[in-house]
Amino acid sequence: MARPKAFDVDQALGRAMELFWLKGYQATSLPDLVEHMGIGRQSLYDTFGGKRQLFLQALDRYATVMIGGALGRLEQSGASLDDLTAFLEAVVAYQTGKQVRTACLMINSAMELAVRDKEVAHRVAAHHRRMEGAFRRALERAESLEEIHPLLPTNVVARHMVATVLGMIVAAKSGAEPAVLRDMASGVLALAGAPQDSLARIKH
Amino acid sequence: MARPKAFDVDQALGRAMELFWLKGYQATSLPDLVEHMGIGRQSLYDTFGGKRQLFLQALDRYATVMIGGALGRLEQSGASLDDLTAFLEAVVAYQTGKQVRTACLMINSAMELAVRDKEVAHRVAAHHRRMEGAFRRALERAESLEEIHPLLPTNVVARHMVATVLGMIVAAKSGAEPAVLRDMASGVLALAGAPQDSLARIKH
DNA sequence: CTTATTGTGGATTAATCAGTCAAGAATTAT
DNA sequence: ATAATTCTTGACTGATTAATCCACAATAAG
Repeated sequence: MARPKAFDVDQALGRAMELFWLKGYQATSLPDLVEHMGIGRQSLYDTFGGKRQLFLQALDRYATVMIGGALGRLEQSGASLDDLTAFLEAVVAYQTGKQVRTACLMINSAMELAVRDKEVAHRVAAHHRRMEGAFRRALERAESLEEIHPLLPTNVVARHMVATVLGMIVAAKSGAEPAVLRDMASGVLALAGAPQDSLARIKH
Repeated sequence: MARPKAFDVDQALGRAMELFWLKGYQATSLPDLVEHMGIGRQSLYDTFGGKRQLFLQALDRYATVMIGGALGRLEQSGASLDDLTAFLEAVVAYQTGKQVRTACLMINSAMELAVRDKEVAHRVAAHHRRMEGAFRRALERAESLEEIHPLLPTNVVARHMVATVLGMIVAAKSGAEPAVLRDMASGVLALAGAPQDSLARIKH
C-alpha cells in the first residue's frame, strides 16, 4: 500500500452526481466537475476513469441512493395504498419544492443520452421496470386488502402509473405548479379505484 | 433589391429542425447544421442569426407544423372521444414506429434547456397548455354527448392526460415496447369513462 | 453599362473541450 | 532509513467549438 487518497471517493462521486443532475452530461465540463468535486483533474481520471465512466457511476449511485430512498417503503413487502399515495405526494412535493427544477437524473439521462449510449439506455430501462414492479406489487396488495378496486388489471394500472409519474416530472421541469401535478396524480388514484379520502389527501 | 438567396429558407429551417430534434441542441454542431441544411455557414448567420436563434425558430416551426399536425382534428370544435382515442393511437404508433426514437422536440428541449433558457421554457409551457386545452375541450364535448362518463372533472382528466402522454413519450425514448405504451394509454381512457370498444381499440 | 446591394465561400480566431504527460510530494512496507 | 507505490499538481495537447472577417460573385435598379 502507499499514499491514501486525500479525498473521500463516495463524497466526490456524490458531488459529481449532483452536478450531472443539475446541468446534464454535456453541459457539465471537466473543469466544472473538478471544481465542484473538490479534487484534482488527474485524481478524477485515476479514480473514476474519465467523464463518461464517472457519469455511469454517478447514475448507479443515483439509482441506489436517490431512487432507493424515494421508493422507500413502496419496495417493501407490506406496501399498499398508503405507500402509493405517499409516493405520489412525495413526487409532487419534491419536484415542485426546489427553486431549480432538476427533475430526475434518470429521466434527464434518458432524454439526453439513451439514444446514443446503450449503457445509459440499459440503466434507464431497468429503472422503469423497477418502478413498474414496485407499483404493481403495491397495487396487488392493496387490491387483495380491498383498499382499492382498480378499473383495469393491476399490471396495466402499474404501467399507466409509471407514465403518469414520468409525465409529472417532465411537467414540473417545465415549471408546472403543484396544483397541476396534484391533478395529474389524482387521476392515477381514481383509476386504481382508491377511496375518496385517498384522493383528498393528494389534493392537499 | 439585390441577389436573391440560392436556397429555400423554409426548407433549410425544416432541415435544422430535423437535426435538433434528432440530436438535441448541444450535440448539434454548426458544421452539422451547415451540412444537413445544405447552406453555407455565413448564410446561416445572415439568415437565422446564429445557433440559438436558429434553434428557437426551429422550435416555433415544430410547434406549428408537427404539433399542429399531431393534434389535428383534436383542436377543432367538433372533436370528441374518437379524436382523443385516435390521438393516443397515433402517439403510440409514432413514438414506437421509428428506429431512432427522437421523441418530441418540445419535451427534449424542456429537459435539455428549459432550466437555463427562459425563452425555451416559455414555449414548452405554452405547448403543455395547448395540449391540456385541446384535451379538455374534447373531453367536455365527449361528456356532453354522453360518449364518456369521467371519474373526475374533465379539467383534471385533461391534466392527467397531459402527464400520461408526456410519460409515454419518455418511456418510448427509453425503448418501451408498443404494448407498454398501449397499457399506459388505456388508463387514460378508462379514467375518462370511455366505453369498452374504445379501450379495445387502443389495445389493438 | 454602371452602381449599389446582398449572398456565398474560405480562411481565421479565440475559447473551450476531454484527455494525457511528467515531475514532485506523501505514505506505507520492508 | 530505504525503496516502492500512489496521489497530487500544473502544464500541455490536439481537436472542436461558435462566431467573425473579408474578398469575390451575383443580382437588381437606374
